[in-house]
Amino acid sequence: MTDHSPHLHTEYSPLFDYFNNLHRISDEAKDAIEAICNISKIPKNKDLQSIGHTCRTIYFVKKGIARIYYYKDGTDVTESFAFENSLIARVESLFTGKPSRKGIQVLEDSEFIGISSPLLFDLYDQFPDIERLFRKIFESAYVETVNRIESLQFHSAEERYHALTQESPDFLKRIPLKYIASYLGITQVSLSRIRALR
Amino acid sequence: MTDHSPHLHTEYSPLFDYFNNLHRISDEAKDAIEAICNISKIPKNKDLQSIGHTCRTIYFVKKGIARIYYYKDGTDVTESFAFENSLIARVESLFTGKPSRKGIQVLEDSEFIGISSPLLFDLYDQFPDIERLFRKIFESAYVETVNRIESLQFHSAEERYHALTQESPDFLKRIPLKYIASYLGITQVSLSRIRALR
DNA sequence: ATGATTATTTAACATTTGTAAAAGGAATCG
DNA sequence: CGATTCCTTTTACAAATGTTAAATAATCAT
Repeated sequence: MTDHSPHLHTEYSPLFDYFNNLHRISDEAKDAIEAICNISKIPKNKDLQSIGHTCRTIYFVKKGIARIYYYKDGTDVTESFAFENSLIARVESLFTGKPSRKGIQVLEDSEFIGISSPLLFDLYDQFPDIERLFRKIFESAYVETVNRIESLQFHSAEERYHALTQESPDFLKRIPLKYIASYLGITQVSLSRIRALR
Repeated sequence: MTDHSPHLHTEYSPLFDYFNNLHRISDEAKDAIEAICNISKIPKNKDLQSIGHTCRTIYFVKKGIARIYYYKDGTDVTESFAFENSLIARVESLFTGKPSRKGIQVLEDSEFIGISSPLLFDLYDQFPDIERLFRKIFESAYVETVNRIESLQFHSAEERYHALTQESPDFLKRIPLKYIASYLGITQVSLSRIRALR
């Protein structure tokens, strides 16, 4: 059981475990990805990425929770959450190169693996399997987003809340209700009312 | 000005023009795609794809308009529209292989170029440029979808309506209001009220 | 053209959600 | 521990949207 491969048993292994479930890539490809990664540790409530900058990093959540947020008429709106073992990025900026009106904030003391997106996109030419891996990653994310639209477009706030609590009870345990409310597209007061029903 | 390339000046040329703007592919790749395409002409109000089947075709709208729709508690809901020179597919089924609860209906006498998605995905191995082209296509579609969530999540119905009419006046000219209403996430009556404001 | 069908608007009322302010709880920090 | 701050709930009222039904308007088929 020799360990000649630098990417095994390192601080990056949760990321490669995650990748392996989606598309197998060669050890050379893993090394190439590892070379464009780095670790960020962010304390609770701080920003991992601030509003106004162009998204040039795709983050893997090793530990903790993050949310993408923005301001709409002065009020804080949560676009999405990311828990452990998932990726988070401000896609609309990542793929357009435009500055993002959104930021990424951390809700617990958290640890991320950051992947430089310009360097990653460069790797696509050299490693077709890396391109394929990330194609699949974003295709899945796209599908989630389409399903989310369906939820926002024609389910009541109450239905959305109950769907959320059933699908992932972690939401309620680890995320303040004020953030859940805007994620559901309603106010905090409205959410309290829904919760009071039973 | 010889025309030795079979994909030029054919009924498929609008599709390849569309592709060219996103990512150049070789003539061989074009030929390979052409081999898995076919034309569908569908009369107004008919279904191009019916509810309940798995999505195995990506359509390019050559002429006309189509919409993706489904039923929520018996009422018809429009998820999205596609005009000329754009692609339409039930993504959540295309990428998961699961049957779709959604259908595609045609709103004018329309003409489509259908691309077989299983055959297309097979081409990805042989033609990395085809994989790259469609990666870019779906990345753009993903970005649109993320922006749509922002719109549904925290803009009022009135804001959404005015944004729609300004961005694409074609909507009002060519699409019945009853379909626009559910696309905006509101009822027809509500939309009439908004329109009556001025 | 004419009648039938379909689409859109209007009206009245019910329900949901928003807003603002206050009160109660929970967490945090010195 | 105590004080402060932040989070959540509650209250009362306003605004937006839904529901049902009826009235117009537009379109379609013969």
